[in-house]
Amino acid sequence: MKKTIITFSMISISLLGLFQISKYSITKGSINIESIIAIIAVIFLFIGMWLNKKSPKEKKSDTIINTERISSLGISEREYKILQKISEGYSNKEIGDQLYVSESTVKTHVSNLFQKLDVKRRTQAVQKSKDLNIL
Amino acid sequence: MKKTIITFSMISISLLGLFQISKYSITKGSINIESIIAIIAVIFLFIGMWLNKKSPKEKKSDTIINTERISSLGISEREYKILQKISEGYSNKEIGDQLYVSESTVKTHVSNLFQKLDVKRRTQAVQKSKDLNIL
DNA sequence: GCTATTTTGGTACTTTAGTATGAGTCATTT
DNA sequence: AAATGACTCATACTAAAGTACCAAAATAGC
Repeated sequence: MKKTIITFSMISISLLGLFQISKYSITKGSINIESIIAIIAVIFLFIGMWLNKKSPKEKKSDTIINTERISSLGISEREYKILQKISEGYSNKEIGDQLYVSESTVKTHVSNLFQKLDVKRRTQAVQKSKDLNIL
Repeated sequence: MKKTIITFSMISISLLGLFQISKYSITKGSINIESIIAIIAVIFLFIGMWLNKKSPKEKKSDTIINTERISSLGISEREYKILQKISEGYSNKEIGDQLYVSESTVKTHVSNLFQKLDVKRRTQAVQKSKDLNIL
């Protein structure tokens, strides 16, 4: 918030300053209009780049989840939900409690999930899923 | 590469176009200089933002491993090595084979590691380690 | 309605994982 | 030389994890 205000204040001041410079320069005839435009263009080009460099700091995970690959592997919604919970470090019992199902059900899902992912352990499942961009 | 060439071509053409427009407008006296500067500023502000949005797609892994945090948690070299293997999805037996130690040794390291990381499961260890930027 | 898939759950079993405890080796530090 | 810390290994045990096989609801699709 504060940064945004400062940024726009700076831009406004810069603009006003440029107005004055351009006016004086043109009336004096010392600098031609093309130079002024070029300078402004370059300045604001860099301001734009600078602005966008700051902004995407908040969100980092720009890895898009590959929904197609999930379905192509035949992974169902429930199985995927459990995969997420596994990656968060929960045990089968904990997952069952969170999803209001028994541990047996979770185990069944996990077992089916591993077959579809072609893995043997949950740590492997997490690693492979992240490689496949489905997590 | 192609994109860069296209981008700069577009910018050059835009600039030339703006030169012409500004010239005609000023000679005709229909538009004042302030408006032109403002328009150019806005246009190049967005060009700059657009340019920088495209660029950082190449590099992905900007997560620097926090070596200080590893030592501050008291995690030894061997324990860290095993942590890496865990995150790669290997079992204790497999890790032992890869590091030429017995499964017992791996278990001991894993147990000590979990205490230092304050976790109960290996999936939790991986998740927490990535949160702490030590993996 | 009927079929196919998903989701659910159970039992029984094998395999890993993880804890606790003790102990020996080796290199470094005091 | 003695203490320290890291690495090693073993035994014994408990607790999860994972497999196999089966079966009944629930849901989606035709």
